[in-house]
Formats: sequence, structure tokens, C-alpha cells
Amino acid sequence: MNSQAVEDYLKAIYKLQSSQSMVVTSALADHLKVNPASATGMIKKLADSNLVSYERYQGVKLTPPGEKIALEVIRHHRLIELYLAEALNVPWDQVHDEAEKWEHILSEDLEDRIDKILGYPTTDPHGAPIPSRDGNIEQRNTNLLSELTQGDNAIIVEVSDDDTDMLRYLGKLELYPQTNIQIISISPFDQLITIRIIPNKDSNNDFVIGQKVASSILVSKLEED
Amino acid sequence: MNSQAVEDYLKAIYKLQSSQSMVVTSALADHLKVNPASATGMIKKLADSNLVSYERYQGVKLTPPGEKIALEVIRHHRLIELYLAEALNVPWDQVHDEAEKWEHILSEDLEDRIDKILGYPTTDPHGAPIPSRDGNIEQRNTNLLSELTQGDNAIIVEVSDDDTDMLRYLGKLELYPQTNIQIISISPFDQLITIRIIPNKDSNNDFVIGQKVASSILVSKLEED
DNA sequence: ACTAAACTTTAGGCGCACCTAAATTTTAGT
DNA sequence: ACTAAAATTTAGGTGCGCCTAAAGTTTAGT
Ligand SMILES: [Mn+2]
Ligand SMILES: [Mn+2]
Ligand SMILES: [Mn+2]
Ligand SMILES: [Mn+2]
Repeated sequence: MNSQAVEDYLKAIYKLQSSQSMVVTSALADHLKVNPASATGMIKKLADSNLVSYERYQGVKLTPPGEKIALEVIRHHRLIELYLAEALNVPWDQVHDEAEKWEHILSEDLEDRIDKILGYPTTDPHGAPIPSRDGNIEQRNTNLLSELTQGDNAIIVEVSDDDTDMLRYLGKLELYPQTNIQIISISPFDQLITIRIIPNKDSNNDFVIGQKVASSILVSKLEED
Repeated sequence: MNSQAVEDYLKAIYKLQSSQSMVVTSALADHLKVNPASATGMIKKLADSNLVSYERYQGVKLTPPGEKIALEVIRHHRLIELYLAEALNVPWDQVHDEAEKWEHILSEDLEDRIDKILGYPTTDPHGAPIPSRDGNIEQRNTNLLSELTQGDNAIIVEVSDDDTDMLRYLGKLELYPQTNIQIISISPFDQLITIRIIPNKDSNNDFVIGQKVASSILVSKLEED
């Protein structure tokens, strides 16, 4: 069995691979809040087990077996998050921490039972896709909300799930996955974004977010009509 | 935070204390499937933290703080077992292993949510009492089924929860907690016990169990009428 | 009371996953 | 091309929880 540490490293590498194609030691160490020297140690272990390919001083990449394990753990994580939210009414800003622990001990049998009870869901409470049992994950074409320009219409696809305070804030603004939004304006210098949630007809409920918040939201652009 | 190992030791000591008032190193080592030398090492650690009182060569006893932690973990274990059985249809012979892992990472918040959804239950699927949040546990007056004599009527209170095969067997015999039984006869030499489940009126469905099975069942004697 | 068996503890080690400090390699600026 | 800064790896060490082997203590039988 893979240790919790191994699973967390593989998961982190998977996540970081979406931005950098080769994950660099310091990025991994930052993400996992360990010392770079510790990350190097684990990287060597993972490379020995053929879970990552590793070039000294250059960084790591998941091998197919490493990616398989990462996706398995991510599937656990997201199914658990959704289950906690749906079945146990855990608020969406708290499901992540609970899932972070439970994901490592969930049995395949219980995974299947949860999957079934949820009706074989495809996304978690933050909009992230749930990998299938055999390790496939939906690839989507998304933009950061911070990349949109004035007048754009978009639907929120996913929000980052690991910052409790951010999630609570987004909840207060009602910026959930599946919400339709329009970019009313973007201010000069600070790039403050004025947003309207789309059923709203006038500017009464428009609000402003900054770049930090806007770059934690993934959207899919809608065609103008 | 207490490690999983510490929690498992305290739980084991609690369980063993019900039979021996001072828990001896080898009993603990047997129960936890570790080497006696390892148990000694952990015992010294627990004694240093004031979770057990320890006399060299004589054995250990839980202190009040140690018992509090043990009951907390047992509460987790039993709530989880019941939740898995009720909400996720996990068979009663499989809930134990899942709970054994989950009990150590369950948050107090999720514990409360599960407790509430189950309607503040008092016993787990095997009939064992669930300690209250503040660490009280119901004391019951029970006998082993193996201690009963011919003609006795009794109600099954609890069955031991940690042997999957035994539980599957008991399930097949329909010997669940709350089942009323009568001791029809006990054979000489082997002490084989012929049992009738009480709604049954004649001997058609009587069956025989041996001492191993009979001593894994806790009962409460019923007065004759 | 003595002794042998049974039990328990001590001594010494191991693997895991982390750390700090020092050495090495890469990188980026001039 | 050279050098200083940044990143990475190596070296050496820690705590945890386990192990085996050896030494010490209790126990039970004679
Ligand atoms: Mn994790
Ligand atoms: Mn999520
Ligand atoms: Mn356990
Ligand atoms: Mn139980």
C-alpha cells in the first residue's frame, strides 16, 4: 500500500503539472509545506518506484503508473467532498480538509457505495471533475475569470477548493459553479472587475472583485447573442 | 494530537480491562499483534504522558485522561460502524475494518453531524453501547451465552465485532442483537448448545452452536414465566 | 527453598518522513 | 564569459513505532 505521504506527493505533482510540464522541486515543496530537501528525498523514492520520471536538478513528471495513483486519490477526494456536502450537509468550505484525510483510507468497496448513492456524479462541490474508476478525467477548455474582458459572458466552471476563507467569501457572493456572470467593467491600474450575476437585469446587485479572487475562479466563455 | 498508534493502544487497554483489572504486557501485545517489546516501549510512552499507570512487570491501567481518550475513539468507532451500516448499506461484518481506520481521523464536527443524522443512537450494529460525547458509557449486566443453562431464556445484547467470519456466520444463523433465544439443551462432554429463536414454536428450526461461537455472544437473561 | 519456564524489559537496529546546514549545480545579469 | 544569486541535492540527524536478541524478573512446580 502507498503511504499517505506518497499519495499526497503524487497528487501535488499532478496538480502542478497542469501549469508547468516539469514540476520543479521547490514548487512541490511549497505546495506540500515541506523543506525542499525533504521533497528531494521523496522524489528519489518515487523515481525508484517508477512513479515519477526524474532528472536531477530539472524536476519530475508523473509516469503512467504514478498518474494512475494520483487520479485514484483525486477521485477519492472529490467523491468524498461531494458526499460530505450532499449527505452530511458539511459546508463547501469545510469539505476539503475532511476529504484530505479520508481520501487515503477509503476502501474501494466504500468508494463504490458512495459513488452509487450519489448517482455516479461527474463533478465535486467546487466544480472539479471526478475521475472515473478506471482513471479517466474530463479535459475542459476553461479560462481564469481574471482573463475575461469587459462585456464577456461566462459560466463559472470551477473554483479552487483548498482555501476555506476564499470559499466562504465566494459563497457569500454566490459565485458557485454553474452560475452565469457578465463582466460589466474592468478598472484601470488595479484591474478591479465589476460582475453581474446573470439573472439580474440591472446594476443594483453588481459587485466588484480583485485579481486574487478572480484568478481563483475558472470559467467557460459564452458566445454573445 | 494523539497518533493512531496511541489511540489503538488506549482502546485495546480499555477493552482488556473489562476482563483483567490490570492489563498485562503480553495480552496487549497479542491484541495489537505487535511484539511484547514494542508494547513495553509504547507503555512507557503512555505512562510518561500520564495516560496509563504502569508498574514494571505488573501491567497497566488507564488513568482518567487515558480512559477519556479511549472512550472518545470508541465513540467514533461505533458511530461510524452504525453510520456505514445504516447510510451506506455496508454489511455488519465489514463495518469494523472500515471504522478501524476512520475512527482516527473523524473530526468532532463530522462526529456530531453523523450522530444527529442517526438520531443520537445508543448502540452500534453489534449491540455495543456508544459512549456519549462527554465520555459516559452504559454499564450493562450481561452473561456470555456460553454461561447459560438448559431452559434459560435470554435476549442477545451484543456480539463481538472484530471477527468478520464469525459475524457472517452469526448473520446466517440470524443471531442479531435484540433476538430472543431459548437454550433447548446442552450436550455432555462437548457442551454443544441447542438454541431456539423465540418466535419459533417447535424444534423445526432449532440449531446447535459450540463453545467458541457461544462465548462470542453476550446475552441478558430473561425471567421465566 | 530452588529451579525452570514464562513473561517482561532493555539494548540495539530499521524504515519512514521530516528537519537543518553545507555542498553542488543551474540561472540570470553584466 | 564570468559571477552572484537562486535552486537543488547531499550529509547528517530526529522522532515514531516497529523488530530481534539478550538480559532481567516473576511464577509455578517440585
Ligand atoms: Mn491528503
Ligand atoms: Mn473540490
Ligand atoms: Mn484503529
Ligand atoms: Mn461494533
